[in-house]
Amino acid sequence: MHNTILQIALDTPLDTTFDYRYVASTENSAQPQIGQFVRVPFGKREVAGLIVGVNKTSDVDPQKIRDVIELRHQITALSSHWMQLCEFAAEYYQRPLGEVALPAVPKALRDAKVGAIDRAMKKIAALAKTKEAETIAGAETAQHVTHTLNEQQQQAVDAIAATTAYACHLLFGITGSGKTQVYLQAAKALLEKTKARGEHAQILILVPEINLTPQLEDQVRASFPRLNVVSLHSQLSEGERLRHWLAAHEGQADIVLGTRLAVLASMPHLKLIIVDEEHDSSYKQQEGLRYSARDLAIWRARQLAIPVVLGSATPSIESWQHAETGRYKRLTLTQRAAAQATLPRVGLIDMERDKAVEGLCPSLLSALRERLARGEQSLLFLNRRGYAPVMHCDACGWISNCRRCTAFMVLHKPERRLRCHHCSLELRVPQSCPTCGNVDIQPLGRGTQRVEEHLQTLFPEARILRIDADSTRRKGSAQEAFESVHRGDVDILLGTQMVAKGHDFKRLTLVGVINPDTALFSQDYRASERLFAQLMQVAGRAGRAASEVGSVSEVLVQTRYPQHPLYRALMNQDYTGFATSVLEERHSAGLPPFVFQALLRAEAKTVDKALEFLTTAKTLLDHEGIIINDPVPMTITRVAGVERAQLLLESTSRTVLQAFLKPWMQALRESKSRLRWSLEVDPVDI
DNA sequence: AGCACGCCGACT
DNA sequence: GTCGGCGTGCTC
Repeated sequence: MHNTILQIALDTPLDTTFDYRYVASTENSAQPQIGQFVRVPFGKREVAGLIVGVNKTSDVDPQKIRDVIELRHQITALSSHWMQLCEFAAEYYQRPLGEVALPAVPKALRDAKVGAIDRAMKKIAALAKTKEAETIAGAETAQHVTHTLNEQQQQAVDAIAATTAYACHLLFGITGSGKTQVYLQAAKALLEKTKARGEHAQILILVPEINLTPQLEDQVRASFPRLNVVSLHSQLSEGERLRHWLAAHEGQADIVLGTRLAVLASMPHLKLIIVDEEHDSSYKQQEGLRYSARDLAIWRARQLAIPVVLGSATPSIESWQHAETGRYKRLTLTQRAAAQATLPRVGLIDMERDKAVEGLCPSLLSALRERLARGEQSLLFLNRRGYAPVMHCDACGWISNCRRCTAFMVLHKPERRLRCHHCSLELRVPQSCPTCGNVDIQPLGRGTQRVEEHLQTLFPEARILRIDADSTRRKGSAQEAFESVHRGDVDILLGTQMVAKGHDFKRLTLVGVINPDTALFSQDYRASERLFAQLMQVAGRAGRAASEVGSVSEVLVQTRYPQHPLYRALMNQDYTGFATSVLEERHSAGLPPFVFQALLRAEAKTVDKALEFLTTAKTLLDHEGIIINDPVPMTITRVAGVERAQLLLESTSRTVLQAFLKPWMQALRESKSRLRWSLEVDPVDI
């Protein structure tokens, strides 16, 4: 038996593959193939690798080449389509292939003993048999998608189902317009179409956060009782993740419902991709490989020549732009699907006229009182957790700075602690001012805890529930909290952005927005886009109840700037007008989506060192067609004792930018600088 | 990234 | 006398 040299991708930042020798043993004559996994020795460790080439020879010194420990022959090799998807992501985001491909498969598959994989394979095979038997017993393929659609929904379904090649559909529909039914019916139509041709079909549905959309998972399962629906997200146990991934990979799962990481799931019969709430920032991975799952989903659809559906009530500005130019096909839903459900009335409370006490304006309080009297639910939205964002000494001017970060320490009163939201440093609340000893140090500003405390004194009889990252730390507690709201055990729900997503509260007729103005003047030019989407989304929590309780729902926004165009657009629920004006601003300011960006970040003990590295980086290569700005410290310069700075690159051509990044990364790696640095392509938070 | 080796400060 | 700090170098 001749030696085979395997070219292996490993999960390491080294931008190269590694050659290993493979010798088929007598008891295992399996021939290695591209797309299979191996276990190999790497330095002092044993790691998982992915075969990316099978060769006879190697350029590497034969003395250095080591033997493959084990070939994972029991798993079907990853397809060339999947490998190309990973290669694209690796190139586009400037990372080695192994750093993309290996983390995309379950840890259990990379590390586990062969026995564990065999067990998982047996389990999913048995499950597939059961489903098959059910289908035969059912004697028909019709699924339980029974809702009748309105005309707009039907048109959208028809447009998606008629797609025979790649197309990106932007499903633009207000909250409650029945986007989910369009997804489900389009999926059904597509499954029937492929079944008629005797082909197998798989569908990928991406959602922002699985635990905030349990209703969608239930709906999918209920709509397709005979299909094998699996979920893929980071909260699965290792065993579940392995089984679900294998079910998708072996073609036994018909529908995969998952978060951003599921965009890299292996699905050999993929025929449709749906990205729900496509504007949501959680599609963007914020550490390691900083990919956009939405963008990769679109690339994947194009690669496979299949349709992809992006759904949102408030599409991202770049998606809207693509719909405007005709690159995406816009499908619009303007009616609420339940005919009797009406849009909420949006009102602005002018805080200059209607003076707030403890952050709450009298007119918002009277609206709350009305709901309490009628036994209806209210939701108060304040996107700031903790009791107060900072503590202050009137006598000497001391403020509660974090000693490790350029940020304030936030007062968490129930725990009697100051907490830094950036590095998690915690201190006991000082009894007196640490610098001058003044015993009267004050909380400044307010977060959800403080508003909750005040609400309790105002409405001692009301059942008030706060939902934020602090109140739901325990696993499963968010779920319990939402259930108690659904049961009607809560009169006033108070929360951060956690309450804005997903949940429809049947008895909710008032949404109050407490302090949204700060986002209007943010350094981040995307802040207003996010604020608008967030307010539209939280406003959408109201209004569905109208038919149940027979009253019009109301959204009240407390603001010092009632004339601001963003609030005007919100009042009219006019996404289109808002998007048009944002696009005009971005165009004239030369911002995305009219330019393409990349961001080089550096971390060091001092800002100067970080800036020095970036300055060198700036002049390292010629960069025609690319603007490289001056390096600047990040807004929050220091986090956990590390100083950070960044360098923004811009180009009107994505191709020109991409062509520059590759040699630039190479040069930066060769510069062997000792500090930590990373590149982000298409950054969102700058 | 790991993981080793390697040379200088406060402690069982 | 050692434990351990993180600089430097390597991984087929």
